Amino acid sequence: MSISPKAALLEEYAGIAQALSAPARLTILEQLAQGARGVDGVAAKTGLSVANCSQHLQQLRRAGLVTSTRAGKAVIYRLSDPRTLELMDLLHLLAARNIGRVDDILRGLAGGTDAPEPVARTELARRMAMGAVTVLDVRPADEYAAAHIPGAVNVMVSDLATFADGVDAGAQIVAYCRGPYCVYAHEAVAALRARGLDARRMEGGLPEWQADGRDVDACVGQSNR
Amino acid sequence: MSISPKAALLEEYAGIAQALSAPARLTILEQLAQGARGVDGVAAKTGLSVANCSQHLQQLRRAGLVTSTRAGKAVIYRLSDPRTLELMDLLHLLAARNIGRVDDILRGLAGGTDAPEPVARTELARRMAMGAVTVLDVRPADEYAAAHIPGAVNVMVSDLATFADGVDAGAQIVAYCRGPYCVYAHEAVAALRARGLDARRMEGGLPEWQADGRDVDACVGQSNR
DNA sequence: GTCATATTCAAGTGATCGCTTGAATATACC
DNA sequence: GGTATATTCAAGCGATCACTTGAATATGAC
Repeated sequence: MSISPKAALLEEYAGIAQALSAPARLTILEQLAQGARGVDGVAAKTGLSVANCSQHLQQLRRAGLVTSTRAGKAVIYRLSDPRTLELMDLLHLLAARNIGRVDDILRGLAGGTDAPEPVARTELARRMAMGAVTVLDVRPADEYAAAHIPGAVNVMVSDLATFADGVDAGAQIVAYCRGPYCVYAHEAVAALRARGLDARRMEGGLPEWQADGRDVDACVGQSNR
Repeated sequence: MSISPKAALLEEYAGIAQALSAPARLTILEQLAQGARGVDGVAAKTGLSVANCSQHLQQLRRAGLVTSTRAGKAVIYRLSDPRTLELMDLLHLLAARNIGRVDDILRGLAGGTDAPEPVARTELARRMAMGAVTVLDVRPADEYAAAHIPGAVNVMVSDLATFADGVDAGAQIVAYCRGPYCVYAHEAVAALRARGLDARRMEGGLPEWQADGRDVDACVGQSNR
């Protein structure tokens, strides 16, 4: 110990960045952004093994990004600071700006057609107030049930075809999913545009919408898993 | 190849975080935030070996955080996006919020006395306009020469004692240095307060001041940029 | 108490990282 | 051309990391 304080500080900062430096931990954080969960809840959602998940979660806790509380025999993990989302957003922005590869990947998702600019959340709220837009929630049904943008329709990516058939050709559609790391909305927009519909993505995802202080709806009989 | 696009995206994001996960690279970025430099320029400033520095810089370039241009026999590196600074700021904020250890380290710097809240940059600008404050630049002389807040006095940390002697007891002093990772301003504030002076830190550092779009002064015979 | 569930710990493995050392490359000046 | 300067490359070493496997611990139900 007793190295220079400056070096100690830098190690703290680097430690936080390192916590974000594994893809597995980013997916875990993305999950926790949807709401607090137990270890095997995240494990099931992310496809990681339980032990692996536990270790990642402990690492995130050591970095101060998540906190844990005991609830019966389960240990519930949650994001410790909403600003963690900002950090992930910034990572996303920087990646999109700086690295052409990200564009390539997203363009690949979009099937080669250029995706339009995403719709800002304030802009979406304005259009919703005018009833001028159909909002599409492309997340799994249980996450939709826990919380969603009021008036949003929940459609799985696999059911997009049937959804598209029942929509007016001129309708304006805005899709959202979990957030910047989530590709569901990208896929949905690509699929709908391929059908000639006017579909765009919302900027960010539901966590960002909530972080703005906007209302969400939840279905009755709320489950937390 | 051809893993899932989602995984590929996550790896891009994780790659950026990983670029920030080494203390050495954070100090390099902090240096580059002061202005573009060649490899051995950063090496000299950071105390790292030239080869090591070169490799870190290439890693940062691979992550898209810096760009390089050739200038004669030197290769000049610079930050590729000012938002990188925001990212580092957020890292700093999260560290300060989430980890008690950071407070401990900073308190150790302050010699046990509680440091006051830093002064927001807008607040500082307002007070400067009223002439109600002495601004202290605690960075090395060459960095001060390249750019500094107009009206700021450049004092090395080692010369603080003589500076303190020549100051009115009631004067309000605001110190700044390179940015959130830099501890000079912390040390200066601690030293001045130990002498009974009313000293506080400016929030952020000179790069953040510039990122706000505020004016800076440079000494004549400007070195490089 | 026994049993089942949820989480954590501990050991092991292959891969990557940070750093050093020494050689290789590129550019400018003579 | 040769020589000096600035940067990059390549190999090697110890440390750390992500993940797996299997055992250990803690809580609640019986």
